[in-house]
Amino acid sequence: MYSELQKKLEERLRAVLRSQYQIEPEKIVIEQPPEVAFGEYALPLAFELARKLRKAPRKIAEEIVAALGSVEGFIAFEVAGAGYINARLDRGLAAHTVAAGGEVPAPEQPIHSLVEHTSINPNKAAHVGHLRNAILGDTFVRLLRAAGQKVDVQNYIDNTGVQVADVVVGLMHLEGLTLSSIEALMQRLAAEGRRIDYYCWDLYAKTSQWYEADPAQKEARRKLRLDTLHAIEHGGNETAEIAEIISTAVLRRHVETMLRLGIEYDLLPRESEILHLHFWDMAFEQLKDKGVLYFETEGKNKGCWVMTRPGAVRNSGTDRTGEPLREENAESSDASDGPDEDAKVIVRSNGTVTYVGKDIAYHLWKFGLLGRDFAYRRFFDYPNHTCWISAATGEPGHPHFGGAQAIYNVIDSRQSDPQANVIEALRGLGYTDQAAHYTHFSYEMVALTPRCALELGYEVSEEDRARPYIEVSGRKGFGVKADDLIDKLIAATRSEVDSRHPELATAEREAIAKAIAVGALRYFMLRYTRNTVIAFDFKDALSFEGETGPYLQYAVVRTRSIFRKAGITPDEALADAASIDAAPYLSGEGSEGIWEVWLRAAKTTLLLDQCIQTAEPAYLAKHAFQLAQDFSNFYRRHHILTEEDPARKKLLLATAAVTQRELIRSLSWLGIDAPEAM
RNA sequence: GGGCGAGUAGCUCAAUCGGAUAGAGCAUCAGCCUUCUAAGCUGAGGGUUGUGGGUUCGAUUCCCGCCUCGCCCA
Repeated sequence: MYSELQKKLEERLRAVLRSQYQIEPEKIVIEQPPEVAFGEYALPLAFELARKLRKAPRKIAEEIVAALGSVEGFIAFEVAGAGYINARLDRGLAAHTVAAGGEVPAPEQPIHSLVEHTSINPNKAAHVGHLRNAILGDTFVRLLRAAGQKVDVQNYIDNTGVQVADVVVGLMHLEGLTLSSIEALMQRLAAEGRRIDYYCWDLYAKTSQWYEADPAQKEARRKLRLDTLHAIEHGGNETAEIAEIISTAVLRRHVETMLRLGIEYDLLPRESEILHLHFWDMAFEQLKDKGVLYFETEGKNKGCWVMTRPGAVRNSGTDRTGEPLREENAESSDASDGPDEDAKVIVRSNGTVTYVGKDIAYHLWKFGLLGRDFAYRRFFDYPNHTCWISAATGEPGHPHFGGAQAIYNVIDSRQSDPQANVIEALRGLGYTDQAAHYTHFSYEMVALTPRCALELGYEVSEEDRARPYIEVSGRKGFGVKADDLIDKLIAATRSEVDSRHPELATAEREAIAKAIAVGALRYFMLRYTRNTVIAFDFKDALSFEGETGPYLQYAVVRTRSIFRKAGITPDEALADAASIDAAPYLSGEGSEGIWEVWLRAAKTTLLLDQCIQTAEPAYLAKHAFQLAQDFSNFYRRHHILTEEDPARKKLLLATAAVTQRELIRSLSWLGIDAPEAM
């Protein structure tokens, strides 16, 4: 409702500016006033026009207000302060519209998007940093789907990388295991109820230390590591088979862990298939043809195929049609004929392809530009759909993957450089439209506070103790495992639910505890904007008061309780609202805090748009919190069930109903369930 | 050395394209459960927005210098 009327107001303003002043501004700023007392929309445009028109802002504002006349849905335009124009909504009409509405308008042409998130190396347990990634990604998927987009969810698996190799080295050379004894190990772990990803967590840390432990052996161990990596990349040998078994088992654990938080995937594309199906060869041809890559013949990158970095000035290699060099760049750069030492190496002089190279090929596939596809096998069954995995030879019945119009890669900010290189390569190949729809959904890492690290029993240096946070490290086995955190959260909510609701059945208490735990965790990860480093602390993460998920759930639970006792459903309450004149209850004496709820509720779709535009789910988290806050305020001031004026009671019930509807909707986009009781 | 990001209340974070009195939560203190769930509510204290300039009707926001921290690249 709110954004529709905003658009209407903007159109009317444009018409006025055109006829009054012959002005066609590019953008008209429409703000939300700091207080509802100022109205529902605030327009600072008179300030801007003042200079252009050489008139006092207040005078201009008065002229615009006079010219605006009446606009449907609005009851007044006022000049305030030094020249603001405040617009007031017809509250009664607005409430009726909000009560009747609630659907997000579907787009005329749904976009096919692809979101890649999670992407944990399958050699250890998921930790809190991975949770932030998966929760951000999953929430964004829900937002895109809410806006009517067709979204594929992919979790990229680097199953042939150095991290998997490290665990394989640990299994084969530290533990002395063979293919068959590893299978026995896995059965034993399963029988003991131990998690294979936890086992690998420890082994990975142990192996990493082992490489460095003996200076005399360092070189030999480094070679062993490299040989193992090459054997895995090459495939068709026992080492590769061990890697396949162990990485698949760990991957399955990751999928299970994320499912605890309601996170599901459609496809797990793997590095092994990108290698074995020779995606790179296809990409390499294109890159050479279009001159994106050039062969370096001198300098430190001699013998490599390299690519100019984004924003850098080309001063070596083949020609490339493109933007002319800007003069200031040409001057500031070293204009000598020497090689571009800053160029990004894509193929090393020994012929191996870098990570960025393989990523370019993969992203060509994502946009349907590679000319080759994966084969697919079933991997995991969710209640409502199947998650597929890439394979060299597939099985029938799989959906079509790839060929997206827009892609979002949820990858932490440390990888912004390689991500920028991939985008630059696409642009260089002439795929400018695809490059423009490639979003590096960047976010900052989750680190541990020194206090948290000490709490977990890690050694913390003097230096680290003074820092606000310490980076987690899988290599060091330093971090908070995702399942441990979820277990801990559920234990905390469970004991609280048990003491509050001894009358409920065990299964019911369990379900409530789980919903609250997941709500707390997901909200915790979503309340920070993406470029804020989260310094993780159990005290904050295990908090259920204040700006937390449970606070929002609690507001919903209160509305549920009201409707249970009132003996009607929220839908009935919303329908009833149409039969009354709401306006008298939405302003003036005795209306405090009611309109605020309606206005906030009306803004949900506006927030959905903003979140998608900015790729920032935190705005919706904040919005839902504020709606819950507005409701709590309303709840305290107006006692619904004992209200004697029947019309007013209908309005109060509708207020609770609209709160419930918008909160549940927002929460579902955040991946949070609202329980019946808590 | 180059690039990116950050610095806001005791702590953790917001602040939409440059707008009205810089807002929340936590913590502290003082209150509110025989009335719809107190995982809640009310109130109080708490700010030179790192620092120095500039741009203008107006700067946490934009520009320049400096300081501190983090990450990435060589």
